[in-house]
Amino acid sequence: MKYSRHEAGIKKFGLRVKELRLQKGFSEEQLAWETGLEFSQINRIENGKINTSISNIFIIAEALKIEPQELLRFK
Amino acid sequence: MKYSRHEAGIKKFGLRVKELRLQKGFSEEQLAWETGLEFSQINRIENGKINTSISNIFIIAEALKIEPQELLRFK
DNA sequence: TAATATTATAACAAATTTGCTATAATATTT
DNA sequence: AAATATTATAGCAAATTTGTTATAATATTA
Repeated sequence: MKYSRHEAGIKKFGLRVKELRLQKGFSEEQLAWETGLEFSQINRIENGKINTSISNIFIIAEALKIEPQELLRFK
Repeated sequence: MKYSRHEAGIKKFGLRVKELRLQKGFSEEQLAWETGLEFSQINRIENGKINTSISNIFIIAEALKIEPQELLRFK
């Protein structure tokens, strides 16, 4: 059973979340509160520790008041 | 312990995958082969049964030769 | 119609994420 | 420096996804 992860994508996504969160002037804790997710989750996501779900893309996008696709827009 | 899922987003994402897959003229099985994912996974994703990972967004995007953000572009 | 391809669904163990909590490390402010 | 805020990290049980395989249902083609 080979569980495969696109590590590069996971990292890029995490950094993008961080980037957009900072643009809004949110702390990780604030984003956690806004999303209803745990602070530890936000941290793990931003640091590319976990391969989070598309569900959380929508949830984070709503908290940051941006379109979901913004979270996948890389320079 | 409340595991929360953005059901609407999950559904929309699945339909978007299906839409883009059909645009490329792929069957679910072909997409499974191209991505290296199981056919059952593709099916579960397209039908919104599971809240799949961002990793799979990158993997599916590569198989369909599109940008990841395309998978989150909704009409 | 019959044959074939495609899609839907199910069950199971293993792997991973998540919520939850706590603590350490680092940065920022007073 | 001290106090405070923010970030990083860890462990655990529970929930969910994933790979794997199999079968039924539906559509498409000969």
